[in-house]
Amino acid sequence: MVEIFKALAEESRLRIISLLMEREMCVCEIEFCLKMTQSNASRHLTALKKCGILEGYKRAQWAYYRINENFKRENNELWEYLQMNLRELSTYRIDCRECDRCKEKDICSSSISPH
Amino acid sequence: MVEIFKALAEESRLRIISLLMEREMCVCEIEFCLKMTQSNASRHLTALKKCGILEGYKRAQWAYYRINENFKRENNELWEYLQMNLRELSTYRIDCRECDRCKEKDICSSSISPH
DNA sequence: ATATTATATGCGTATATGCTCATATAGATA
DNA sequence: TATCTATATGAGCATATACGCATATAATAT
Repeated sequence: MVEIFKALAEESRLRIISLLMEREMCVCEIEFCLKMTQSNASRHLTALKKCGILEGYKRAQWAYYRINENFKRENNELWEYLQMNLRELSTYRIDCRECDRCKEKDICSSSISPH
Repeated sequence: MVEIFKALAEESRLRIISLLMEREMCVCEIEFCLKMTQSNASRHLTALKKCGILEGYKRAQWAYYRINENFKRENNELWEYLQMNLRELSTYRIDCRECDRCKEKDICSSSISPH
């Protein structure tokens, strides 16, 4: 329980969770949306995964992360609270816009499979 | 929101909250129940008050703390989550026993008004 | 007035945490 | 094979946090 709160006690990680409420994302998308370094994004995602809030899988050279379904189920009230309150973060709208932009621009795979 | 999670991201502070779920307490009772130094207890209580989780008042030379009613109301789901999960802390039963003991022993006022 | 009790807080220290830079690793491409 | 791209992680540094000790403050008791 403390571990979960420790993971939630950081602005950037809350913003990451708010993005992943919308859809799963890979590290470089988080990096793009939140304007953070690659290592920073990776570390925060790893931290959120380690305490069970996120789960992840790899496809090709990308690592995708999403909210862990077990976490939602086992921490239902907390998850409800997060869903309601993360949308109230002052950065939420801007972050969502960037999230849309990086989907449009296809920032990850564009250089590999051009379409 | 981050401030609340920061306050919750500490074992001792969670134990304090779990005690205050039962009844309001003064600093020296917390100190007694959780076997921490006076300054430590006072600081943790101050931290929990600063972010709105606790409220406090003073009577005679004692400072009493309790869960802030506004916090319960404004963070309903989180509060439900805490109520359910703090009882699952491995220390919960022991801490509650100490809480009862310090009520019986009247550890605060016994030296002042002997009965 | 003086002493005692409860609480808050300054200070120094040890540890934890977050960040950047550099690098290792793995998959994809040419 | 050699070269990209995406990701993870080690090292070093700066800052934050938790702790204990000592002390200031305020209320109470003698």
